[in-house]
Amino acid sequence: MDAPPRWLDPEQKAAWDSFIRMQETLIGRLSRRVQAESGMSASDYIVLHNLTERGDGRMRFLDLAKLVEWEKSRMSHQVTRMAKRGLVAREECPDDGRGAFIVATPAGYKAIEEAAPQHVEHVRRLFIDALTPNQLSTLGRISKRILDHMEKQPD
Amino acid sequence: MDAPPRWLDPEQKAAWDSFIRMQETLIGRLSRRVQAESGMSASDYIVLHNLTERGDGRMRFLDLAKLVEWEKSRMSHQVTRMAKRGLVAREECPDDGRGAFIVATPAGYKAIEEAAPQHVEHVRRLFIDALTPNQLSTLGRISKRILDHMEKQPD
DNA sequence: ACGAAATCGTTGACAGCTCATCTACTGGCG
DNA sequence: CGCCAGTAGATGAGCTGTCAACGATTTCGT
Repeated sequence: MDAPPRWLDPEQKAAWDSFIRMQETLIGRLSRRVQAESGMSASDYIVLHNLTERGDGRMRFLDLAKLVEWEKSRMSHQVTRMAKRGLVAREECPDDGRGAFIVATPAGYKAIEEAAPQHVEHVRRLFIDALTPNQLSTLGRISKRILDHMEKQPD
Repeated sequence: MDAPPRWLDPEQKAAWDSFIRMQETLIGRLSRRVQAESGMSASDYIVLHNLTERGDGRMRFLDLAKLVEWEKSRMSHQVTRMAKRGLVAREECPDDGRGAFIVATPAGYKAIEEAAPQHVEHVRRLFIDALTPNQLSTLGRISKRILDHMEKQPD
């Protein structure tokens, strides 16, 4: 045990560093934009987007949490804050006494409908437009591949 | 003005979604690992890594902040927390009365030296090993390209 | 040399995330 | 029925990140 660390070779390290910096810069800029332009946090945006995109803006708490792949505690805090700001509301679930529905309020719909087009523009401007269609689809395939690989890995 | 939103077409959206999910899952797992195995937060790791990698574990505050591309306020809070835990120390700068040096303590060195090999293993396991060398270098090139593109874009 | 502007870094308030713990309800099994 | 395991979700403490404002020093123009 305690084998010598297998450091990354220079090409691997270069690729990793570029990826990390790119991803951090991109996400950082996008979330600051959403925040500045809509007054919503990036998390608010994600929740409303997923809640309203398909369906009727109404979802079981844990279904929503699974959809966006968040821990339930994170979602619970998030919903509390958003409820405080009037973007969503909690509703009791008749079928299951423990359960709760999360519902987008009219203000929530308004917020996401105003924010979404701007957000798409920024995604285009910073990300999509940087690449040829081919590169974009390559990046998509590679991402999917990493994702599939991670699913097979512990933790 | 108020042109109709130009939504992403299905291939674009698929690529974007995969990328986002991949990146979130990957970063999330890596930082939980660092946290669990070394007791350091991902931010602690980044700071110590960059502070000790080249040079003598001693850097001007803003140089360090620029190196890791953080806002100075974030760095300041981070350094305060790390100093409290004994990982780094602040030192006055003789040349510039406003300035400060950040120095890695022996405990800081110990922490990063223990954590780094484990971290590399996780990067390999979750990321590098998912791809062929070709795919990895392609991802590196694409990342770099996005990065360069963003630098030319406002904010 | 002197005042204005720029630079270096800190601080406080507040929103967000994680982890552990807790309550309430359901559902299964004897 | 009655107990017990599992599920749904909330909560509190503590750490992290952001934004705006601030104090201290240096630099630059005149």
